[in-house]
Amino acid sequence: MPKISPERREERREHILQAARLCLQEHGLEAVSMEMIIARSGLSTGAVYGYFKGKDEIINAAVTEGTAELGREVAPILRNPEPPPLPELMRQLLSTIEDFGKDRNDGIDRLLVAMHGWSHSQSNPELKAATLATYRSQRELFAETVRRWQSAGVLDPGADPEEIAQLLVSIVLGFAAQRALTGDADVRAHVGALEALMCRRD
Amino acid sequence: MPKISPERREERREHILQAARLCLQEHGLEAVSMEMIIARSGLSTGAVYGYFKGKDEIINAAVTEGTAELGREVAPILRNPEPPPLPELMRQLLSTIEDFGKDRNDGIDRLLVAMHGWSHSQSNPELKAATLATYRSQRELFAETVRRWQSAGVLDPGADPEEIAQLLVSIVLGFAAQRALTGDADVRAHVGALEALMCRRD
DNA sequence: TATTCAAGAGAGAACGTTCCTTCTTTTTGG
DNA sequence: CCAAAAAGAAGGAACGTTCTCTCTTGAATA
Repeated sequence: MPKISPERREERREHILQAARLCLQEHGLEAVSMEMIIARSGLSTGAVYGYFKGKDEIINAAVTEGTAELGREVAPILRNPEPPPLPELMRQLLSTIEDFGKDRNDGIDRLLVAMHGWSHSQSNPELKAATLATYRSQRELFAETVRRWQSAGVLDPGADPEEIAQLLVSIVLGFAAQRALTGDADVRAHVGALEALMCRRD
Repeated sequence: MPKISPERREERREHILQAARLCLQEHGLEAVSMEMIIARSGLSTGAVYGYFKGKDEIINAAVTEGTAELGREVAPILRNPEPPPLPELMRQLLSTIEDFGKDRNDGIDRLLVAMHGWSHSQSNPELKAATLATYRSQRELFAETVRRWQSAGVLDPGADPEEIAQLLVSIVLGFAAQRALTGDADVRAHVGALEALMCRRD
């Protein structure tokens, strides 16, 4: 029985998802079509439908798994038992996220793909649920880091870790958005601004 | 000649855009169709096409003009010659943005619509240009506020206003994104977090 | 003032296209 | 040699747009 090996199957599946991500970031969410993804993947219609039930499942997986990869990439930074001060932590986070695509040399900007996912998740309950879970767990990681700061005495113990975590998540998401919108959001500016604000004079 | 009055024409045009925004926030960018918008508007196909050249022009105008409205709404806060400290300023900004839809009672969450626009602008050059201009001018308004802080001596004069403006824009955009994604991002948390971070102990 | 008329404005059916999916045929590999 | 896998043509629905017909409106006319 000429069944393809599980490894090869997984490889092909990921190949299709990469094609979908390329289409997503090149043509945008509403312009992406099955024909596009199929052409980009180099496979045939039948082949692609052998791996996914339909378009929604592809877009869904492309976004969800791409975001999960990003999450896995930054997790070590947020789990650091002795987290650096906020500006340095943010520098580590943002540059890790920014370099993720470049390091892999796959030409995919996962931040851009994630942002399309934000839009898509509004109309796709499954994606919405997956996205919600991902970002909530990220926020919890942030909150734990905040608690470590408090333990170390570098932050007011009376502050609410959940609130600060929420703000930090906003900064990361906003960085992604501003980058996509203006093209010139950069890590150094964000880090510099945090340093300046935290050392204010009044 | 039975021409409709310019006022009534503008009214109808805005009515169509409102219908488009409702469809956008209810069904998401990729699921929204002409049929939907037309049905929601209560007009006929021919009528709608008398006001707009096509779908792209409607989506474009719905997002661009909605964002412009938001911009106009927050402008006074950013032009305040004696801006309050950052946490209070951010409180004014975020709650103004958040309440904008509710105040109008039109059931439209312009933050959500704007976020769909972020995605759409990636594939629509005209929208991208309009969006870029809007957010850049917002950033400049932020930068001017930062300079006022510096003049008033509440912020390090050596800090770069452009960098801080970039961070503040990220916080606002991130607030919008997190709100759409998790549904529980809230103004008080963001303000509280800013207060806590700016009064840190180290 | 009542009537007529021409053109703007609206309605909705219809058209051609695009798109997602399925189905049949061909190839491949153990 | 056989079944799994891929290929690619074909089907059927949905979508954006156009086109024609009807209605409305306001001014010109008697």
